[in-house]
Amino acid sequence: MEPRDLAAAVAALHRETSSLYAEVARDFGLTSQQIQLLCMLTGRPSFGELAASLGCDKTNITGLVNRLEKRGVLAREPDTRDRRISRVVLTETGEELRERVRRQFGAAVQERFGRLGPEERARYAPLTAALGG
Amino acid sequence: MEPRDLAAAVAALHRETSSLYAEVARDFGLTSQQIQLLCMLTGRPSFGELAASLGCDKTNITGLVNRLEKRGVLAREPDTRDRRISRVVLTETGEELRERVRRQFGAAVQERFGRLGPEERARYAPLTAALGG
DNA sequence: TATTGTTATACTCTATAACTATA
DNA sequence: TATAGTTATAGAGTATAACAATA
Repeated sequence: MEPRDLAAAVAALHRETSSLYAEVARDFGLTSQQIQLLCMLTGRPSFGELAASLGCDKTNITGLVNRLEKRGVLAREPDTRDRRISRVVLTETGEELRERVRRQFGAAVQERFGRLGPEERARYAPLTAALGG
Repeated sequence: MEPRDLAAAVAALHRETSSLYAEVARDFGLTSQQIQLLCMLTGRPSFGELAASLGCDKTNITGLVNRLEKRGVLAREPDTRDRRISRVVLTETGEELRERVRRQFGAAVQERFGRLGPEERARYAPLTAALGG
């Protein structure tokens, strides 16, 4: 398996997916990063845990959470034991929004990747082989 | 095939790939967007074609190209027929840099996705099925 | 002393609208 | 009139360094 073919397939899929995120985010008046946070949020993560999950610096989380908090999508909750820690939770509004965002992103992904032609299938073959074989 | 499982697999892969881009870009003192442009650049695209390929607005290309041009990675060339059009070409420095970036990104992708355990393989199964089956 | 979240800073990315020079 | 690239603007994402509160 050629590393570059695999890399090219990964890169192509990444570009396509970025476009889907941008489209869906736009429909909800949010950014790609905001809906990614929204969709992957589970439990009551701390800011540091969130930064690790999203693969970015912790300092970004403050602003990201602030903007979503301002919209009533999520909220800060103090940790019960360690008073340095703030935990992030979805509000009810946030849960409903997440449900709609997930549904639309799911549909967009399904439409884009659900039924590929032979050409695209060949394009992604190195990736399919790596992930599945 | 559940749309959400597929979407979750796509989202997971997208997050992983974003991290790889960020790491590699960092090693070269560039941004993720810059190495993505660098790696997908082929031929002598106009600014508009570049914007379409990258899935962003044309106004972003000006700055993106300016910053890479300042580093000697690429250059503007006037179109021979239509004087409104500028075409983007790699310099020799740019070709060498692209070669190194591609090699490192290829290696990073290979290391990350080349040999997955059964757990991750299951995680990506919906994607493998969609892209390959 | 170490860690958590925050702030200040600087830069990049991003889209919209208005502009210019060409066509 | 229409199109290609640019500029101005505003907002968002990003990392580094320094900080206050807490452990």
